[in-house]
Amino acid sequence: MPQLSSGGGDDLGANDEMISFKDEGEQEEKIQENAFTERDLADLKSSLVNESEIHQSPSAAAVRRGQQGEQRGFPDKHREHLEVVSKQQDGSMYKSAAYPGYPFLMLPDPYLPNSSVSPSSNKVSVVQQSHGMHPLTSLLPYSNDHFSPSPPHLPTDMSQKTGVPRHQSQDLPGYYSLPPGGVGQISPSMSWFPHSLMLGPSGMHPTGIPHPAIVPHSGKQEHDQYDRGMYVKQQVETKREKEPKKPVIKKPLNAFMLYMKEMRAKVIAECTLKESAAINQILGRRWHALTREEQAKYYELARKERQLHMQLYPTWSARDNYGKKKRRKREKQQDSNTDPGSPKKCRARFGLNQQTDWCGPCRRKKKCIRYLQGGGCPSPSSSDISAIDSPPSPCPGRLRLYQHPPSPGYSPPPSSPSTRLPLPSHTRSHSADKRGAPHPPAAKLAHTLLELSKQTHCSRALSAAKVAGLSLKVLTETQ
DNA sequence: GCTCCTTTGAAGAGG
DNA sequence: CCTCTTCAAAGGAGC
Repeated sequence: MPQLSSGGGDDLGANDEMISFKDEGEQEEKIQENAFTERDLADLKSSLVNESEIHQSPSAAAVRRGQQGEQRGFPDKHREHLEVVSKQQDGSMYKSAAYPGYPFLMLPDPYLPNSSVSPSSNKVSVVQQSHGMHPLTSLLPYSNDHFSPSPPHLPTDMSQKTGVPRHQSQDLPGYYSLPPGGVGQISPSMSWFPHSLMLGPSGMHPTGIPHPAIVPHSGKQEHDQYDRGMYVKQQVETKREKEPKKPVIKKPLNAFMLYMKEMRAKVIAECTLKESAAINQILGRRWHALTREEQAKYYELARKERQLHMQLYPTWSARDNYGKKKRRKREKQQDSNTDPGSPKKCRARFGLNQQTDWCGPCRRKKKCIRYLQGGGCPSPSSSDISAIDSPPSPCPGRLRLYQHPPSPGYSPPPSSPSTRLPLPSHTRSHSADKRGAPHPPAAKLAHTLLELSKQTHCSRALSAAKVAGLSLKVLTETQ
């Protein structure tokens, strides 16, 4: 990460989330404690943002906005683009990238040419995924920093500050047999595939970009394609057939998604869980329990993901994938709310006897956020569960819904929107420091879980909670 | 076979 | 600028 202060070492990464676990008083305390931290993070984000904006291919951003309509002809376009990218980065690709071989730093020792050259003390353990894909596989294409035009202002500091020698790019070819100088002739993303999966030119995606973000249009068989040479098929199909078969370019994974990918197998192994919903709850808690440094690594990886994604698919927009999923949750909720009989406010819905199910604003006699957001009952149970290891949350709704500034007097950390760190989504003003209680006591968690179970109205979520709760024990014991 | 669930974060749309 | 919505992964569960 760019500015991981070597000093305190803390205060980096996501200073976000934890706010959701604090009540307002606590939040304010934390905010004060971390005012400095927030600035640092803001700076960090700023640098990241700037880097992304400045160093993407010259007109990438503009192109992305301006040419979405042209996306449809993207295979050829991308080939062209890749050439451009390759040319652009020819010089720096393996040289002085800010994060030379960054993702490799995330690899477990066995994958490192020299395990002592670890990015930081917070080496992320990597668990092999059941799909035969490395959990960080999606990062591999970005890994060589092909697309990191070695921003001069950026994070050379990362290694400097952490005092950890960076991987030299020379190490990289060893993994993927990529000729240090010849990458420009191959699709940079060839490195995506493990050796055994390296496909010849015939195995290339029609776009020339074998990238995990590209999936067949049909949806579900998203993963295995990489293992089965689907790209060959795709190539044939897409070339011979028309529009409908166009591959779907998926969103780049965000920090948490990357974390999930990596840790899922571990959680499954530890907890013998299979239900993803429960696993994700655990992962969510673990995510919050991560130190900022640890989170920062994922934010950085995610940033790289986005960067490369942007380079590879300059015309792609997240909007492109809208509507790909059948029916939106909200739509359904709103539909159900068109039912005139359905109560909309927490007060009406849950009654005074179940104030624990009220959203925060309702408890404070403010305007009901559930009502505000369309009235759909977010199934308090499910969201309550998400707060499993948190003190009684003022509002069980989705965090972002009640993360409004606690009071008019509340002033967020001095940072412009563009300078907010991975300080995640602007809609979630997690400003409190989660460090306060990184690892909630198991007893507390169990208790909370019990309470949640009692309060639960959604049997499905309840069962998930139970599952999660059972595993919780395991988790907390192993931590 | 499709959709939901569940998590966080990013991006886009709209007010 | 702020809020809201959608999607990204995952795989069992339910219809």
